[in-house]
Amino acid sequence: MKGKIFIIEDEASIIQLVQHNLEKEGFVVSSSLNGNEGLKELKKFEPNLLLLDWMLPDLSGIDICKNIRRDSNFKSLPIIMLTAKGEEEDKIKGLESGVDDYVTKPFSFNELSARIKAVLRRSDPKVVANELIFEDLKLDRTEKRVFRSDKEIQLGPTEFRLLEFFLTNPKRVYSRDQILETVWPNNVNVESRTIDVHIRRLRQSINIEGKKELIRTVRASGYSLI
Amino acid sequence: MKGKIFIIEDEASIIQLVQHNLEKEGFVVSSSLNGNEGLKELKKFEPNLLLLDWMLPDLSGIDICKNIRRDSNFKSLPIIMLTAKGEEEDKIKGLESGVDDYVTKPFSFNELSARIKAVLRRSDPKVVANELIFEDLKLDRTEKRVFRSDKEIQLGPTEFRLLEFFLTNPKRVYSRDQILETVWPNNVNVESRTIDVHIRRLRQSINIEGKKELIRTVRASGYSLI
DNA sequence: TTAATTTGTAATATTTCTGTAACATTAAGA
DNA sequence: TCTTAATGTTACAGAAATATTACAAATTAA
Repeated sequence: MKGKIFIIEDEASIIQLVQHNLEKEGFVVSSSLNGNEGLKELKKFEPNLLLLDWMLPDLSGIDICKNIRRDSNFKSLPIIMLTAKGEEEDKIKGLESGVDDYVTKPFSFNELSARIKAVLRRSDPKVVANELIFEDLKLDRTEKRVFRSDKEIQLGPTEFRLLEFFLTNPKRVYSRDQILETVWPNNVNVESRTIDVHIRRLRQSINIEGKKELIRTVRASGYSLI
Repeated sequence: MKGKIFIIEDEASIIQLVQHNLEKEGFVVSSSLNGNEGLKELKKFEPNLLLLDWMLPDLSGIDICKNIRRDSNFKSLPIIMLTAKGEEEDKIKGLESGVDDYVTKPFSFNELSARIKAVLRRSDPKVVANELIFEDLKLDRTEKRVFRSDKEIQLGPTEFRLLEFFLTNPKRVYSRDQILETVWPNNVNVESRTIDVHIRRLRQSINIEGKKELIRTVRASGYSLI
């Protein structure tokens, strides 16, 4: 999991292309084909970044943008605008209304991907960082290795993703549902108690002799990385 | 594959000369005749080095340069500027704007080639190195030989390329898809499980008595050179 | 051309991981 | 303190991923 991205775009083909490729890169992606519903879903989804089409059937991209900026919970949500060629003049207006970057259609996926990473690197480095560190715990994404106090730890794929998830937001408590949504592949149905077992496995692996427990149970709420 | 080079240059004859010769030396080369398109293609191509003409019909070389330096994904892309004689005064300006070296036209291919290698040697030695070395493993590109602890090892062509690939980025985990994309000739369709078999063959060849395993399996992710 | 090597795939074996259920323990409120 | 709900722990069977093998087709060398 590298982070969550939401897409509001009325061309299904674009959504499909972008969503598929972003998921391949490890992002969790959700999308909507129109503005009003998109806004609602977005706020539920809590993405790390929004890809927003300029021209939508109902709301204009700029209205969505303004709405988001007015909402204190999403004031600083990074937004990348997708504009069609020839909307050049609007660009400046777009940037003024709080857009972080824009990409003109048609674009290659690589171009978009590069922009996304650049924006995320500025706004929320943890999302794209290669090394996630918390106290004496270190996770290396490209090497797929985990260390506790410089001692390497072996984790199964699920435990790895679970730890990666916690490391992108240490101290924050996540409910079992939230964990399921982001750590497990979409549309997989597992018992919520299954998470307890994985938490146990993760704890067992990362708790080394003499070092303190790193995963905190918050009764009736979920778990957090201390 | 020694690395990828992109050329932005409006004289087709120069592109032809340079591209052909670079390809003969084992580089993968792509090019564009104008600035704006070049920029886009370049970002898609992800080269290890850029040859950039100073004077272009649309964008000036220096603008391209600045654009690239602003893009965090290409901040450190080495650039060699191609300038016409008499543009001497501009040279300093060019170097200030983040150019790594420049070559004045007309130039001989050998001169250019030497500069390219010098710049790559500084910025990304693995790309041009003739010998790739990792621990007690050594691969000689020109002689096409592989040694483990000074003992020569025979590899088939595919295993050779596979090992070369791993050696350019030790420790990094590659998915089967990534391996396919880079190690196999373009647009060849092979089962992703086929890679397992080649990994096995490679392992069998490079694992000599008493020495440790060098290829790591990362379940659900791929393989890496330890 | 023939022989030798290399390649890709399919079939099978082996290993590792996952989810669940069952039972144990703990924490919080009555 | 007792009760109950939530979490911890364990073991295990089935699933999923990888390893291994064998073989036929393709390529290269002789």
